[in-house]
Amino acid sequence: MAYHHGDLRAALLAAAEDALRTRGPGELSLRELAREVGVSPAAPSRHFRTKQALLDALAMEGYDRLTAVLGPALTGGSFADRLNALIRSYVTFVTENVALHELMFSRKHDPSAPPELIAATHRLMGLALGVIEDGQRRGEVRAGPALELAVPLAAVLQGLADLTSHGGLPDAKAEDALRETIAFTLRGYAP
Amino acid sequence: MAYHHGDLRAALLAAAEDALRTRGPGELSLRELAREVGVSPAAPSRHFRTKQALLDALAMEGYDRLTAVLGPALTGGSFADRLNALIRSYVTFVTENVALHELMFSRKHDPSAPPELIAATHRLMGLALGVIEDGQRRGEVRAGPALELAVPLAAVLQGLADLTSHGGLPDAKAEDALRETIAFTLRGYAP
DNA sequence: TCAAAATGTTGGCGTTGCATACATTGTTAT
DNA sequence: ATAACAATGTATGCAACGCCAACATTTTGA
Repeated sequence: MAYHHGDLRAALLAAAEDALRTRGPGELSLRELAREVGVSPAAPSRHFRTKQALLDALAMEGYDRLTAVLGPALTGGSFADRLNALIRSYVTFVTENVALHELMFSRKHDPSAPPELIAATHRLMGLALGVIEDGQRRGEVRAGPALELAVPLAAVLQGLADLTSHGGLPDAKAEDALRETIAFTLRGYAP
Repeated sequence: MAYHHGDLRAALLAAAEDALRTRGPGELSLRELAREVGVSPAAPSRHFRTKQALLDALAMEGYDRLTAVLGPALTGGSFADRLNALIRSYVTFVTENVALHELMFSRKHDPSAPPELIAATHRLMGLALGVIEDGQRRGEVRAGPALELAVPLAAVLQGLADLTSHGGLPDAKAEDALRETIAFTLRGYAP
């Protein structure tokens, strides 16, 4: 039995995300994670000074994965293509990572959140902004201040993700609702 | 000093909401609430069997207040008027009750949430649905299955509230973004 | 009036996050 | 090579928490 774990930090993050999926956030205990990983209760503190720090790191990982997923959706094609890909991949990510997504965005209400997290949300907003600006250059999106125009898109993304992940809609209807929402968004942005 | 408090339940809820405003949710402690109200640590358990039960009750109170605020927005006037009033009053409520709103909607991801809470969210969705259906009757909203059409509205509400309450936008820009989002929504629903 | 229900109190149990002090292993400079 | 040092993990303890069980005090109503 090695005294040193090898890569405790990664192991903790993995265990934490697993716990996040099965149980909710909030039911997540540092001591329990330590137990699962097979390490003493105080060991995690070497890598995460506080429980919140671990959650923040987990959220950052979530942002990285999200932007990675969203990246391909934003290259090439018409505005309609990009919008379609953006919305669909966003919704997919959220439904597949409900608790993680909730963690990422519940944290941003706290002014004491680490700057990296704030930056990550801004970067995400920047993605939406880029899609709008590109659409305007193509003449497929109405003119106007792009930053204001991007707000409804961000809102639709956030809200739609929330609605579908919640599962209030039966699965069959979900696709219809998704399609309708995309069409709705396109109408809103039409020149 | 009276042995019985008189209305502990209400006092606890009030203290809880206050604590929710100042500190976040999660930093909310039953024992501390009991202390603030001037009662023994185990007293709250007579009115809320568990901490979650108290939070749920608080969330229900939030739904009641929200629907009360939204009610006036939904009577009379054109579709544009109703939509405008609905979005604005929703955003106002959320910005004035950030933590409460977060509590209300974070809870709905949990399948073990009490039925009354689930019913409350459905009732809220029903409000949006009503606005759409009325708009259709007036010929001011495009034809189509109202339930699908209502999804983008609910999404915009949820997402916009999230964006503005987070405060990412400077206050001056917030009004512009709000106006733009309302116009965007009207275009999306235009026949 | 007096038994039962409602409401509070006391005390205790197990768990948690965190701080402190100590132990072991890796790394690096001499 | 080895001694100093940093990194990482352990042991222990503390205060607070949620919850439970047993007991006390009121209020209610038959």
